[in-house]
Amino acid sequence: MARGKIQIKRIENATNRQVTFSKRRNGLFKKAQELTVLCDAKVSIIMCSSTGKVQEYVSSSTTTKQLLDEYQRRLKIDLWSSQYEKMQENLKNLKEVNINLKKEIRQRLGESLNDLSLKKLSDLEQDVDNCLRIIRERKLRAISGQIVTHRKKVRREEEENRKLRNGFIINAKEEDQHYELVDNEGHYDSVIRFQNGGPGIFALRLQPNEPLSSQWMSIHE
Amino acid sequence: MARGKIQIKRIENATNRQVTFSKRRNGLFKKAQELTVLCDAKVSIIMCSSTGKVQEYVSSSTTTKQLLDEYQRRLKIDLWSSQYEKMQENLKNLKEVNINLKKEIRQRLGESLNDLSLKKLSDLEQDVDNCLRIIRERKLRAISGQIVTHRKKVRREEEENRKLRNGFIINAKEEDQHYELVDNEGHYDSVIRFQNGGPGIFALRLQPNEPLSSQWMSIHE
DNA sequence: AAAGCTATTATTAGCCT
DNA sequence: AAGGCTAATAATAGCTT
Repeated sequence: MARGKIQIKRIENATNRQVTFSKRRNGLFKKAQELTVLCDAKVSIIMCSSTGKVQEYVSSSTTTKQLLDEYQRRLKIDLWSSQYEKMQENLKNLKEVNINLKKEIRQRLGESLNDLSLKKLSDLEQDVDNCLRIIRERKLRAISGQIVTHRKKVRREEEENRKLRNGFIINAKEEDQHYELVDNEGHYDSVIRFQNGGPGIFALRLQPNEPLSSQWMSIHE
Repeated sequence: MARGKIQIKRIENATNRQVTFSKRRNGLFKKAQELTVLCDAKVSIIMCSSTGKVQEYVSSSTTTKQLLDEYQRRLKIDLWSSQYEKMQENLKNLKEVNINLKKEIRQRLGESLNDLSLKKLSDLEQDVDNCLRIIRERKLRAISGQIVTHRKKVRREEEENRKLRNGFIINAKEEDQHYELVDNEGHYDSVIRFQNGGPGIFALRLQPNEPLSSQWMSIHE
């Protein structure tokens, strides 16, 4: 607009284009700034040059995000709704699944059974019964596993013990041989006492419950 | 810039401000358009006047959303990340809850029990056992409810039946009165027959299971 | 209120450094 | 490539309609 009128069409010379871009961009930003101050407006300019550089202007009274939010609010549009919708759909589905899972758990805890039919109650019963059997089996297996482990441990310790004792007894035998005859004498005494006290107790118990009529007697005579 | 220089500061007169806004906004958009064409650039201008009206310019080669997406991509910023983060956090939590719920259900179905401790197995067993009792109780209640309902129904029908029959008998009585004497005659006959035939039958049945010893007979005499 | 006019200022194309 | 110069064009403030 100086030294000659120009036509508004793409500048083919890259250097000239770049220079013009720089100069006019500054001019645009200056105009935006003046508009901001003079008219108490909020302006956001975002531009992308042909070389791919991004530059922005935003009125000092606001931020790009604030202005874009207001822009979307005012025009009742949502530039990112498609992304949001996907997430929101996802959220909704997950929530629903969650509710159902929780209900199922509650039923398996014995709650919320009121709205189940008799048939479903029966199915649930069988299901839970089956599960209980599986859990018990698993528990038994776990316990027996522990027992086996424990038994092995005990056996190892017994073995250890036995070895130690063997060592001890072999050492002790020669010292304790003179005590053996004294231990056996008391046994003959207790066996003799039982031979007379046994019978005689049973005779006192026999008593008939009802008197028998003489008529019946005669039939037998 | 015409008819006198102006200072760049807020125009206090609202009408003037509005007029200036309108004129300069057009100037800005025109400059943006020229920049777009001359320099092969992409420009987005969004502005908000002091009266709250929102207006925008965007280069014809693109859209506001495209340009904003590119802007965010280039500057590696995400203007809406905080909203996304909230949703994403939400999603993540829900997914986790879901996984745990599913695991709990699987355990209550007798699966995935391998990673449970013996203590937890025991707790689960008691839990499921308890639940089974509750379900059975509920089932019984449901069944007995059905039985009660059914019994009431049967009783109602019996009652109905009885009433119908009574009605029938009352109607029939008058017609059948002359048969009464005949009916009663047979009774005397049957009673008389019993008076002689009675005792003899029992005598044959009486058989003592065991012979009684003479020692007991003497006690009763 | 909105559009047109124009004197005046602002911007800038092409050039030079 | 970046900045300055300036003739020339574009934008527009204040006015009129």
